[in-house]
Amino acid sequence: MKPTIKDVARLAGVSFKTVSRVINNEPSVKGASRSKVWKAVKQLDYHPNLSARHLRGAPSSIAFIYDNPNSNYIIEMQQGILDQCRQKRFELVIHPCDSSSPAIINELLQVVFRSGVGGLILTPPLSEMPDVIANLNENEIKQVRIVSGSSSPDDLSLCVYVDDRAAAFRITQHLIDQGYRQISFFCGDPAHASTGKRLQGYKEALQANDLEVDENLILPGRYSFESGAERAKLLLDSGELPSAIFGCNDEIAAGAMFYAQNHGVHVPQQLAVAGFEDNPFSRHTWPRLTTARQDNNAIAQRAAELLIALVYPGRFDIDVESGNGFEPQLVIRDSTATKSSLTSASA
Amino acid sequence: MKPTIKDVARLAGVSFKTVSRVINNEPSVKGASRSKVWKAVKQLDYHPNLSARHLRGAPSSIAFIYDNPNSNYIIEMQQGILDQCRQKRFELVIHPCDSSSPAIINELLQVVFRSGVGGLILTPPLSEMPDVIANLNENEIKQVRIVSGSSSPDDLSLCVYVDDRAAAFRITQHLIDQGYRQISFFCGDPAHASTGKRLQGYKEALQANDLEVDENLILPGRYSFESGAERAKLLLDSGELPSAIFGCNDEIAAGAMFYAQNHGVHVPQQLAVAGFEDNPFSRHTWPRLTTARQDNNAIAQRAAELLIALVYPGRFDIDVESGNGFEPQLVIRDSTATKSSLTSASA
DNA sequence: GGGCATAATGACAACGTTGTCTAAATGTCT
DNA sequence: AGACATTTAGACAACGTTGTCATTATGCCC
Repeated sequence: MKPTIKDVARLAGVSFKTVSRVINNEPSVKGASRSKVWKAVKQLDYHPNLSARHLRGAPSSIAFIYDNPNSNYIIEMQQGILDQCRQKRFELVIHPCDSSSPAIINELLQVVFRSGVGGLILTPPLSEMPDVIANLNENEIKQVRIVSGSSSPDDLSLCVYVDDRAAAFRITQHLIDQGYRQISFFCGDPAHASTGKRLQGYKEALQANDLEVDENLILPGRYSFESGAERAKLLLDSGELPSAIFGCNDEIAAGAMFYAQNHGVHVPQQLAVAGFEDNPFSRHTWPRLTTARQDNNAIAQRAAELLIALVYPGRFDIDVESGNGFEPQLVIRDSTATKSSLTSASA
Repeated sequence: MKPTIKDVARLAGVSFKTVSRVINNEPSVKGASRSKVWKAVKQLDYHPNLSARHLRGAPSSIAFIYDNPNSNYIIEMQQGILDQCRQKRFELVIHPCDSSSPAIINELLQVVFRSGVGGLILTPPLSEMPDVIANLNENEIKQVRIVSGSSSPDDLSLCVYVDDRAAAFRITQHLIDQGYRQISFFCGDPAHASTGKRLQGYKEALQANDLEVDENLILPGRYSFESGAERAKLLLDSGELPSAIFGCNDEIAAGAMFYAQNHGVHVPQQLAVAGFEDNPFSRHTWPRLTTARQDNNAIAQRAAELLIALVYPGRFDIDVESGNGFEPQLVIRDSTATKSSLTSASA
């Protein structure tokens, strides 16, 4: 069956305690023993038994906490975290939850308490709820947060940050470059910091191009298809159609496009639409949606790497300070084409 | 900290071994001791330490194996399995994989070997690969498969089956009831049994209504948006447009709808389209897609329940024979409306 | 080379559970 | 009531690891 630490010890000709020391990168082991042990480890393909480690007190797992209706985002994140866990021989506990529940803090404490995870990976909106973070810190629960921003928002915990502002700037700039001037912004859920950051990028791009920011074109909303459709209805009913709509995510953009086309407005001929997120369905809308894509796998891997380094300080030598920023990339598709580029594209 | 079995024993006034027996539903414990122990367990909110159990040899986790591009399906399944695991105090190991990899069998053996799970939950297409199943059986690896069908396809392992044939029959019947006669069927991936079952349901519905099965209207393909669009192109180019298309899943249907509308064919006025699966985006297409919805959470919960019962025979008294069949429900939306119902709906 | 600090190693217990074996309690039959 | 079978309960070891402490080897100084 599976080799144990004692099998390795026998093969290497040392005590099993020495093997333990080598495995865990502890000091005070002679170079000679060290290499003998590693050789035996490789030869037997030995991996420590996580249950035994855990039983003895050392956490051997981390938890991925999510509360997000976007299943594609979750799957990509989960995949990245799993990749990193497999590499570092950690187990992953998955915990979907409802961040609006009043008992959410207690629920998270229970996860740590019961499954004995070494720390939590938090995604928005949970990662951006100050009281949740504060409470976790009070209870000395280790965490890595994935948040919207270009740098760590605070010193409360280690963060991986996604520069939504910069990406929103690029999308807006793209719309302007395509010749669209009156650009409406459909906000997402105000509880998500990403909404604010994307709005900020949008405004900055307008200003950088000497275009006026018209507050009447900035519509509040939620991160949903329905929200996009409703806001589009508001615009259409008002009679003043802008030349483009920048939806805070793909669902909003798709909803807006849906409503507009359903009411005789052609996209992009009469109205350009851009989204954000590169949800798979954004390739399946008609026309296909211009959007911004973030590398969720890389983001998740980095978050997991940081958390594991946090759980075992000194065990892995990782620079936790730099390399935590990510920037979504522009994905140009048909929904923001100009008339000239459109004819050549639909050939 | 967490209460242990000894705390419970002390409170109940018995030896910790007796507590162990009660917890594990073993015989030969007097009713009196039994109730004393349960009372103490409740009072302390005691739950067995999974690592210790596992270390001692008893599996305390199951694995969810998936290879499926449909993230919504996976998330729903995962949620259902997690619900059941939480109830039964099992841990879940998540293992995404590539079923087309030649080393897939070895990979699955590794999962069992390394993480010590008690069994596997397999989804299509893996659950329908005879050589994979046979190999798992040879290695005495417990499994529950989620498959397409109306009864267990074989005696190789316990299955949860989804009656795609019946649901496809209903969708086809709905199209016929709406007045559509020339119905084209766009097949999904031939490796998935669901494709065959859905095709069968389609044919049976036609026959039940004395309509001829026209093999020229049955187009092979894959489970993708692109496949649907390509097949729609074939039909349009041929010049013989049917009155309706039944896509083997929502992506195919959406792709077909996309292409048709992109080329001046109005849905559903000139062409009705129905899908299968109730992917969230099917509510966001234009028009919204008629489809069939299966209760993935319930299906997954049942699969997990069966597997856990299999891992611990006799521990939980569950009837593993009945209640394993599920039938997707018809979801009627705009893409299959008749002209009359359409005008009233779009008001 | 003796004395001493320090580096390197090993023996042992402990984590919380379950399997095995043994002992005590209870029931049943003559 | 005594003999025996059976039910119920407990003592102990074991799972594979790491922390603590004790021991041995090594290096250094005078």
